[in-house]
Amino acid sequence: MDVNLYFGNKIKEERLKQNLSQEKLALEADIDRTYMNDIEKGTRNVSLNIAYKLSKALNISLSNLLYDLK
Amino acid sequence: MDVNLYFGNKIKEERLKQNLSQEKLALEADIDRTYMNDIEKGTRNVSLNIAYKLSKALNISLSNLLYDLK
DNA sequence: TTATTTTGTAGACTATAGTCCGTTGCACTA
DNA sequence: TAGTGCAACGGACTATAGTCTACAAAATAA
Repeated sequence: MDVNLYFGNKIKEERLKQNLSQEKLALEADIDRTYMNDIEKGTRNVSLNIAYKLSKALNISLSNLLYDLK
Repeated sequence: MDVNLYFGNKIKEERLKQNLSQEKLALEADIDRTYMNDIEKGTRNVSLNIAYKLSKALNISLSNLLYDLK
């Protein structure tokens, strides 16, 4: 299982649930707007630090975001 | 909470539980031995991919490893 | 003690994470 | 149609992840 593809899909899913644009979420997490797009596509190998920032911005624990990763 | 410091401590804790040397675990996870040392110190911002490899090598889900991260 | 295994550290290097500029196309609304 | 908001993409750039070699310092065992 591709961890970055999994993570990108999960982030997108949760972002849409909360009716946020990529840009809004990127702002909240203090990361670049275009990088946010790449992350959701799963084409980038994000660091724990970035993953953590995104989990904070979404108010979901990182553990929870990764729960279905096998 | 520093995510990399947390992760480093957690990895070390689980590695010791399983009586593995840094080198053995690094070999299992297919990462560099000296990098393994840096990770445990928490001085490196590891990628999801590396974190995932380590979780596999330890037979613990990544979600589980990050469970206590707040 | 001596020998062996493990950890810590430094420095030089390559690959890639992450930023920042811009542009394009699509959907919706005035 | 014009106009606004959003997703997707490109390219150039800087910062840093991750490798590798080598050696020193502990630790454990003999």
